[in-house]
Amino acid sequence: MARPRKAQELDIGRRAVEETIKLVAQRGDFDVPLTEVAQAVGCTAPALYGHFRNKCALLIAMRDEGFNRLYEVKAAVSERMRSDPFGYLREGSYAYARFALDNPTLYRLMFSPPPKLGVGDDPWSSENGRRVLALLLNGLKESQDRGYLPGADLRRQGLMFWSTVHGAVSLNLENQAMDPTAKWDATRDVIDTLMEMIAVTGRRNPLAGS
Amino acid sequence: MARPRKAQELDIGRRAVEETIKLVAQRGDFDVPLTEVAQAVGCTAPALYGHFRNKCALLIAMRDEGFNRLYEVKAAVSERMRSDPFGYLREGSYAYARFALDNPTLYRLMFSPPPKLGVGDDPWSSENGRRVLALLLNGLKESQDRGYLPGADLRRQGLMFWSTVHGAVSLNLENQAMDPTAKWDATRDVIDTLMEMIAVTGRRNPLAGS
DNA sequence: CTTAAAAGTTAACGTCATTTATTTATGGAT
DNA sequence: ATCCATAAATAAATGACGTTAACTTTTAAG
Repeated sequence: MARPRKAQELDIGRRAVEETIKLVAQRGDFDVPLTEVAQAVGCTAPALYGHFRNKCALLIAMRDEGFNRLYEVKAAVSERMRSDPFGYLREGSYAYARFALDNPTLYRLMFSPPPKLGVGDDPWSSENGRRVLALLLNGLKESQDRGYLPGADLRRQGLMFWSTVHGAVSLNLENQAMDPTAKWDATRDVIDTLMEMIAVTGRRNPLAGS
Repeated sequence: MARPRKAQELDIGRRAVEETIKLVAQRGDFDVPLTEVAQAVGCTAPALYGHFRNKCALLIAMRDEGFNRLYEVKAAVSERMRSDPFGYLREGSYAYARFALDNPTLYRLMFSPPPKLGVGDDPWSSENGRRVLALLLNGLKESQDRGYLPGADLRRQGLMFWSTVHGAVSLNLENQAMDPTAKWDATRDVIDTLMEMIAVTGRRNPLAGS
């Protein structure tokens, strides 16, 4: 047989990304054979080339989808914590860490992509990456309005903040010797340590809520 | 020809690691063909299997050598700064960042190894990794003796410290859009921000030197 | 000398990514 | 209704690599 019936008109592009994310997750490695992706989608490997220039393009699409999902998660927390910006800094970081620990391989693809992919940019230079950073900067700004980090350069603080959270996640992610709970505890502990340092800056400030 | 003369008794094991580090560096990717490694060493690909179980074993050896070199660098700085522990925290971090930015691919292999390698441990669970962490913890401890971070849990601070520096390095490393100077400036800025937060903890403390 | 182990080499195999050549449904024009 | 050009897959072919198998030759011991 060649071209299948119109019945199964299921956009291969989207399904490929979706299935690849699953396969990559269960395999724990983004080095997944294209034939397996094709099989999961329900087509043959060369068929994928009609939707992606090559395997790298598929992985890049998957990476973008990762930033999409991360943004969705963080945006939801931001919405929920609208009235408590300092609390958002903590809860947003928790959510970020949880996303990373729940999707370790996807997270690695997002932040440590193999050079093959040719994505030689900051995570925040993509649209969704930028929006994730914007959420953080906004949280910092509103926290500052309430007395934390008085006089601090927010972009500078933001990059340090992200560095710390990303670093903690990144260091704990690979460790197969830790069970999920231990990874989470260790990561949260770093976040808490960071939050405490920031909390101190607002402690003696009359504006700080806590 | 088969077995070469005893004259060229050049330990293939070490040379392979050495040459792989070079190749990986100039290629910007640790996905280097085994035949190229062999050629650089001066033998054929299958010959490498007499010294490494497989390609992963070679990469693991290379990773260990990376931790070796990182430790050497940090130990030298520690030695030089023996009288100024707080200064060591900064200079040691600078040295760490410089090592990472100078050896981006090796650093990625050390801290974001492909799961294939099966190194599912903390960086600091290897001997040299542990020693790098020990240098940091020692710097923190002596800084605390001089009035910084009063009452703080040092292991906790240490992990946050490493997370921040590693995170900053890690985020800036991939960015091919930045020239080396810009990467260095951005990374150093994060380190400086962190150091300033720590400096504050000692500012009003009579013991703190600065 | 003989010979067995050591250490390579060449040749062969298997797994993938990717390309080429074919096949067949689809939708509009006659 | 029928025919045809195009779109979209498929099957078969290619090529790069990691790895293993089957020889070959140096080395060192008896």
